[in-house]
Amino acid sequence: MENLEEKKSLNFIEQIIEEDLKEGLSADQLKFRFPPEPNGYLHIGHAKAFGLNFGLGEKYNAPVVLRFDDTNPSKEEQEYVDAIKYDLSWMGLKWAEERYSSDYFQQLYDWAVLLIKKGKAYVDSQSSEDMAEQKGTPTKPGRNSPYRDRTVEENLDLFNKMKQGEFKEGEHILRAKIDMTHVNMLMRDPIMYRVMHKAHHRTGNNWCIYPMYDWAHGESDYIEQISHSLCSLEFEPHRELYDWFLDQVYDQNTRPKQREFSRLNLNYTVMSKRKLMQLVEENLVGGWDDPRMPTISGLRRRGYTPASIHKFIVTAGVSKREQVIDVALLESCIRADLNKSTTRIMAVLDPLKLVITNYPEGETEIVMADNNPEDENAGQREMIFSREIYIEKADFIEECPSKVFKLGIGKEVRLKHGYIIKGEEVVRDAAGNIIEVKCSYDKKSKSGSGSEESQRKVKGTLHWVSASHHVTAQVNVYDRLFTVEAPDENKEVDFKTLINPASLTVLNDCKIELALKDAKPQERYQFQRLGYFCVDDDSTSEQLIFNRTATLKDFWAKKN
RNA sequence: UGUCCCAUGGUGUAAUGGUAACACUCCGGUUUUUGGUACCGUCAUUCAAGGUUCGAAUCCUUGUGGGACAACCA
Repeated sequence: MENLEEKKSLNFIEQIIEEDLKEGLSADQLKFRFPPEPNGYLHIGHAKAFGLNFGLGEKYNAPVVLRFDDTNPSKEEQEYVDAIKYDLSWMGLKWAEERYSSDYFQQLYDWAVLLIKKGKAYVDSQSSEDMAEQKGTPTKPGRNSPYRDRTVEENLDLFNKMKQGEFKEGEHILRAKIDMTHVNMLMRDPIMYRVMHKAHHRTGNNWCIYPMYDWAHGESDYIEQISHSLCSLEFEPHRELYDWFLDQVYDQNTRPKQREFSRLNLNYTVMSKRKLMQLVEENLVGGWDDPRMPTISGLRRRGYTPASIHKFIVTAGVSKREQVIDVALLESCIRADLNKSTTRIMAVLDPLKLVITNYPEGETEIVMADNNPEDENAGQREMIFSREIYIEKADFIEECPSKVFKLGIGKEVRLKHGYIIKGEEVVRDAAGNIIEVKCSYDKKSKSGSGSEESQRKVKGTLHWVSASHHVTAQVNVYDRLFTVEAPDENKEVDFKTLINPASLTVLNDCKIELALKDAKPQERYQFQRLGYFCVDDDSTSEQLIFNRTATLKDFWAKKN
């Protein structure tokens, strides 16, 4: 009843929309679009764009068009279309229409003919070198092409022949006739069409002329009646041309408005499609979906949830400043999500055998483990405790200082959900390596028994798994892909030389609690005290494979 | 030797002329059968200098710093 709704601050795009609404744009005219080029996989940088557009669609209850910007058949493929759609669906996004710039090739052609007739476009027949030379520089005006004043009839004829395939690539192009001395270089008679004798993934061989971005994009927005066309900052100078092209065909329908926001960058990774493509093609990673990649598919395989990615981009915000966001924010988003939702599991990645000498041989017992202390409805599960168990090698230090939360000779520690044990003796192999530790246990200290002994305070609680009741699995331990914050900062240094050699460590003898023996790909768990892990897509019941999504926060590890 | 965009703690984002807030990071502390979680605390007179105003992060001017602009790419 009362309007107690807090005033949430609007980002600058939302402010523009609110203003447009105030000035007469009706709410049912609002329409947005997400226009990926199908020449690569979606990455976390794109997430900002689709998050913004679909977010606005949701906020204003307006349709969002998924439009593939497929005007360049030499780079674009169906594989990418499929991957992009899969990623967006996985993110839970629903588009009102699925469109392709190539759907509009005929309309775009007809409009181009109209421009020729109006004397606003002409066919140029020079080499690209000559044209580039005439174009001038940002500080020097350009010069007119010798073909600039061809007659309308000649232009119409030539353009038609371009379309009919009578020319080779590069022989002729269609240009808008604007102003070769314009201060904005994009306005110096920009190219509208080039000849390309290439099959297109949708239109096949129907066309051998293809429209350029500037010509196709704004007009596509207009055809679809997009109200706000949001793109990244580097398109800012294109706006003037966007508006000029729109002026040529505008007929009182909703006029799209281009506005620009900054791209999202992440530290310790690279974000350009070209560089990501290099990593894939040179086999420096396992593919576009390698869990170290900042792609949506990589994050998915790494164990990130759609909710965590969404939270991340919302937290990052929208502005016009070049942002380099700390991966720590991404990690904090996935931890926050997984902390609430994942079942806690005992997993020993680097096993050390422990023999509890005063525990009866051949005997086992069941202990109860909480599934998730953050979720009171998560319940409990059974674990088997026995005389021989594994703990993490790093959790045993022969002479362990009392303030360190680990097992040592003569030092007590608690086995989570089990008993309090004390280190008694180390067993070494011929080379002197510790291969086993003999311990004793306090029979009365069983967790959950309520006994006085069970409630003793001991420095340290370890995770463990029974030596004869577990599954052996492979665990891929991932770390950041690059050793430096900005791998592509220095143009003298090849970013590929900065790859973190420890970005992937494969562990093959990991002992996992029996509860996970039938774990399926994409399932996520917290391995107690270690971090969050998910089942890899290649995992089978014969060979379980887990990927480390993120570590737990660990102040102790940081200090050491 | 131009035009345009940007400038708030380590990183982001807010404050829309009324006295700098939130998240992450960092560092300290409390609780804890995860060195997790939760909770508490520390960290900026807003790039600079002028101006307008009772009052400026916010408006104006000039600097300074960063970015964009010359692909038959998008």
